[in-house]
Amino acid sequence: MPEAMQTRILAAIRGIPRGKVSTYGDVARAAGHPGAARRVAWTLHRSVGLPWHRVLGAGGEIKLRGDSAIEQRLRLEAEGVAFRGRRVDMKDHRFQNRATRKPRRRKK
DNA sequence: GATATGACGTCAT
DNA sequence: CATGACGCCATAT
Repeated sequence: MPEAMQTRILAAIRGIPRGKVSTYGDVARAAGHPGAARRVAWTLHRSVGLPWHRVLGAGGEIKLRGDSAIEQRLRLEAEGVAFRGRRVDMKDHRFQNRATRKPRRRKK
């Protein structure tokens, strides 16, 4: 049911705290839909009133073009997010919780 | 139902 | 690091 999916994706996006960032893929996983990164991007484009600037592509790279990309970067820097070249320093600003954590297989 | 599109991701080269 | 191919999801026509 796409409805619930949409709701959970929105919730995941709204859950990103100020000064932190996430990625399309992580948001999708947090919503319980790994692989639906594209769906997340679509949602962000459609819906309004969301912290869209806190969502980046894998590796902390801005996937927008032109002015939008500039604006996103400025907004993030205004929140204290540090950039390393054209990417965000995910090591310090990546918002992750149990759900977004990548399942590492322990021992063998 | 087939095809195209989008603020994607991962892997191979 | 740059490209290309393929996979993935939901919509739009």
